Amino acid sequence: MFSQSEENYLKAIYRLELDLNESVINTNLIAESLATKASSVTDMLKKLALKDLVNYQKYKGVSLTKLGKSIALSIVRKHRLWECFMVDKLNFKWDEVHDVAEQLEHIKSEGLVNRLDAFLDFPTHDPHGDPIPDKDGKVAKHHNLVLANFDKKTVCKVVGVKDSSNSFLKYLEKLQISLGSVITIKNKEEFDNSLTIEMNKLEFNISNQIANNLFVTKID
Amino acid sequence: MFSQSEENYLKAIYRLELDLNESVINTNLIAESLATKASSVTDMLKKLALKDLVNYQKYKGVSLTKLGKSIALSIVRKHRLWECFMVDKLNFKWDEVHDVAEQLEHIKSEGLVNRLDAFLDFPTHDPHGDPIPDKDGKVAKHHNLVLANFDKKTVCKVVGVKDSSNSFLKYLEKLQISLGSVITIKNKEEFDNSLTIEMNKLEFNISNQIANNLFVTKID
DNA sequence: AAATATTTTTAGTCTTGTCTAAAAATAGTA
DNA sequence: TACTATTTTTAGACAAGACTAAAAATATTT
Repeated sequence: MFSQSEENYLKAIYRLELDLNESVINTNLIAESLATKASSVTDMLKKLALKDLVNYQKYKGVSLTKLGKSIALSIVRKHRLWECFMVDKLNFKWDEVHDVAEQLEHIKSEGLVNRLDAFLDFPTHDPHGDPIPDKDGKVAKHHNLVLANFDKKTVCKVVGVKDSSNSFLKYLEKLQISLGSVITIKNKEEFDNSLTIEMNKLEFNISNQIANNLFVTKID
Repeated sequence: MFSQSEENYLKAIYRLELDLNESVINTNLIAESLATKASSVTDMLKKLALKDLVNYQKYKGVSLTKLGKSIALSIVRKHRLWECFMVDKLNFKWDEVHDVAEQLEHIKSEGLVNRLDAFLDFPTHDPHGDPIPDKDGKVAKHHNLVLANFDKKTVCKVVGVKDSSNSFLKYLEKLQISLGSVITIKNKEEFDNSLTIEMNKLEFNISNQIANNLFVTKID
């Protein structure tokens, strides 16, 4: 089995590979994303390499091995399933579940995760719209179209958030925008790319920055 | 906050105080119950004393302070609520939940436990019949009558197990005895104190050892 | 009460994961 | 290309929690 710390490093590397769309990640990036020091990262990378979880060469950065990636995926899977549980069953809000899920994702029990998965009815996406890897580590493709990509008169449904920071989630809460909200673009302002949208028969304005962080799918 | 290790020590001391009905616990007992060495226990007791979690005097044993006890109770509370969750919602069996609950009990989030509690409808006892401390640390009195205490013709309901070892739980499973089972004592054998019982219209024999480990309440 | 046995504590070591400070390698620039 | 800046690694230290072996305190026997 792997330690919580090792799991966190694997997860961080996985996220960086995905976010930056690069297969080799350097030390400083990992350090930053884990709020730790580069020297600590180097230490850990050596250990992970010994356990065949990463490919690591001094000064050359790291990448996950197949094994490492599968561990990372299982952590992500657990994280997102627990988030679903908390939001769907325990009535937590979007922005309240991340920190606790960071703890729950390290619980070691194949059986527990899989039964939780079944209990939640095999959700494919977590409450932020991020895809949940299945038992075999298969991940649905991530949403890639944001509200800002569309034009006047488009009707679409919110399927996720790009930025899942607390402040953004809280703001969405205030605007009553949540997963599944149906939005019609009434107007697009040339000057600042802000949008006038209609939602629940209400019409209001949102900035381009918001529109750029809302994943949606077009409804025809 | 307290470390997982510290929490485990507090829980062990709490359990020993309860089981032995003594207020002062000695080092070796704790070591044994945590499968660790006496020297490690001494080390930890010093740390716990510094944090005002236990009253500790060299060579004189320990007891929990008010604070220490409240932490211990909160761990027990979490442990038992998670067991309920796994059995009631995820369809685990009695004997499958203990080890995972040992991990889950260390998740730090007031909100999570309390919402879980509500989600489960504020259960008062876990799947083994042990009482669940409430938010304020109040614990229902533990069951204290076992099947072996009763005589011929008594009708009673299983409300818990005294021995919650895997082997015992598995055996009960095989006999189809579970929490809530209604048992009628048909006969009591003088020689070995074994019982002939009726359950679900079936009649069979159980040893005194079993009858001694089944908490029941009489139904009149 | 003295001798022996048991329990508990101390002293010193180890591992994991972190840190700082300094050295080494790589990258960027004049 | 040589010099500078940045990144990465090494070396050495530290805290938490555990361990072994030995010493000290307490209990038990004779």
